[in-house]
Amino acid sequence: MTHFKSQVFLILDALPQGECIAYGELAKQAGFPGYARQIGQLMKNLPKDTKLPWHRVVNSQRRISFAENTDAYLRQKARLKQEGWVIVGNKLTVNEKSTRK
DNA sequence: GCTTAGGCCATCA
DNA sequence: TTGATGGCCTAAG
Repeated sequence: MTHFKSQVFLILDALPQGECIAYGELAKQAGFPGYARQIGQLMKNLPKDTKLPWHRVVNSQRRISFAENTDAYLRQKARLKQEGWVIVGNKLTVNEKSTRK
């Protein structure tokens, strides 16, 4: 368990519902700018029963980086929708309740 | 919308 | 030590 992972987990755990964060943002907030790819690799390595809201992690365009036919993509989409997001295709649309431009 | 091109960093062959 | 790969990023056509 590295400092990097710990920070990522903390931030992710502290991320409120209805909000998403980009890989770069997450890495930056963790204090490791440029570690976006490691975030992805970290996600890939996460256990399926993890408590972390990995589904709130999207790329900078607020798009899901999974292929649409993958199970992970469907789960992420469903969870995000549960949190108030509107998903069109693989894109996330801001909910009116969300404090996002 | 798309592809290229550059850069970032850990991991594995 | 390279080279390739990965839920990536940004910028530029």
